[in-house]
Amino acid sequence: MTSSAVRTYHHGDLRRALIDEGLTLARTGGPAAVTLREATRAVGVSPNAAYRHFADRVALVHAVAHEAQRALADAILTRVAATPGDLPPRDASIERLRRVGFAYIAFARAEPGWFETAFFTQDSEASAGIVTLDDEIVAPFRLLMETLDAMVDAGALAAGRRPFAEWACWSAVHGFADIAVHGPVRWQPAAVVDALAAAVVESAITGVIGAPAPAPATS
Amino acid sequence: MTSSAVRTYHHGDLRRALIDEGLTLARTGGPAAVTLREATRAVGVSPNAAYRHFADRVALVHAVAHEAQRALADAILTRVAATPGDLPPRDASIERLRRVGFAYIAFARAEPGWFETAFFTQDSEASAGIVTLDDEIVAPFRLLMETLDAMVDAGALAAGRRPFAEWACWSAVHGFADIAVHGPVRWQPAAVVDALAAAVVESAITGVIGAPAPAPATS
DNA sequence: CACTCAATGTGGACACTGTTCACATCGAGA
DNA sequence: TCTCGATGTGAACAGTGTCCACATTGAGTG
Repeated sequence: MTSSAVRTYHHGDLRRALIDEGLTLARTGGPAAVTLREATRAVGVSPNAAYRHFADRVALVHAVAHEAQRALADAILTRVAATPGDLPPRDASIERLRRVGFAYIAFARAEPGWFETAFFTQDSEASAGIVTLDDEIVAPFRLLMETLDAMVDAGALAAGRRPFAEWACWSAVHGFADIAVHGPVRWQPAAVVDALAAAVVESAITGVIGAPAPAPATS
Repeated sequence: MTSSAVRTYHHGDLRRALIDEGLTLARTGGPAAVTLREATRAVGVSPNAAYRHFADRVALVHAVAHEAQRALADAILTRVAATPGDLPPRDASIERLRRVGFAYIAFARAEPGWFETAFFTQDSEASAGIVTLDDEIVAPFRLLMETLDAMVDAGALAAGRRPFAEWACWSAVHGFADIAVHGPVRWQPAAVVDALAAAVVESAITGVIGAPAPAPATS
């Protein structure tokens, strides 16, 4: 119906078309908005056609979620790639970590629907089998791991502090992103959110790296 | 129908009964499971009766969410109250912050349905008016603020580091809780999650307080 | 005491969703 | 040329939120 191809009984690549339409729906309405009937309707196909490509509605949402994760990873990569090249290696590796965090938060704020969808979790009866961590590891998380490893190599992070650092960083940044989208922060003016985000990211880095020693208050 | 009261046309406190049933539903199925028809059916009343007490399904879920927040706050209070009394005030104030974090995470893991419900956000057409932060501030967050203020009083946290500290702490703990419930961590054995939680909380505290100075790696 | 009437609960209907069953149509390969 | 698996269709069912008109109640008023 669209483009040059004449409308035929067989669609060509319906799976791809449904995922794309799902992305459009998720963008404004989150995972709840990606509905089978709406997606098939937009593509110009009967509702049941979707069942030839996805077991469930949930299966479709998962496919869309995977794309959303990729979009998030792209956003991070872009921002990290723009790191100034004139920094000493040690500072550069820290700056890259900072950028991972900012990009993560910026993506959540700019595309809340996709962000929410990327974290959609609902086991669709099919995942009864044991799922290892490797199967599920998401692209953005892998980027964070690499960044932290690079910090160790650059001497910015003591090797002894490396374990668990990914969880501390991810938790802080993900938590703020969630709060900025769903929580009380969501009504704050953008400038305020920017300041909070900066404080959170800096605090997370301090917590992982180890901080400038505070002057202990003598009571 | 239940208890001693004979079944009458007018239900004594239907609003209360619906919220209670909503809590039961949310406990196992999250906010999506609290449905008007199911709740009214369980209470033994026609579906439309709910509309005399709630504008929307969303309004009911919000009421349930409020209760869930209170449950979370209770869990935190209980754990903080059990702080050993024989610590010096400074250490005690830090220990209390640690306990806020652990209680938050423990609640999310023990009652994932309620935890998810507590953070349910969906503006039900009614919230067109400007909502200030004070209106929306949730009980658990207030507890965190008080704990941090107490740390300043006890000399455990430099006054200059107090601003924004609540966001850094909340972000880290909330983010980990979310990941532990929805993210890749959810399939890990409980002992592993415990260790990760401890690392995240400690890192958050370090990030806020300021850490023991790391030995800078000399390349 | 009888009566009114606002509050509360009911029944029926509509639009929308996911999902299943039997059937229709295509197109690649024998 | 013909078959047959892959793909798309139609009709149907159960379940949901929500609106409408109507029924019932009980507290307060004359």
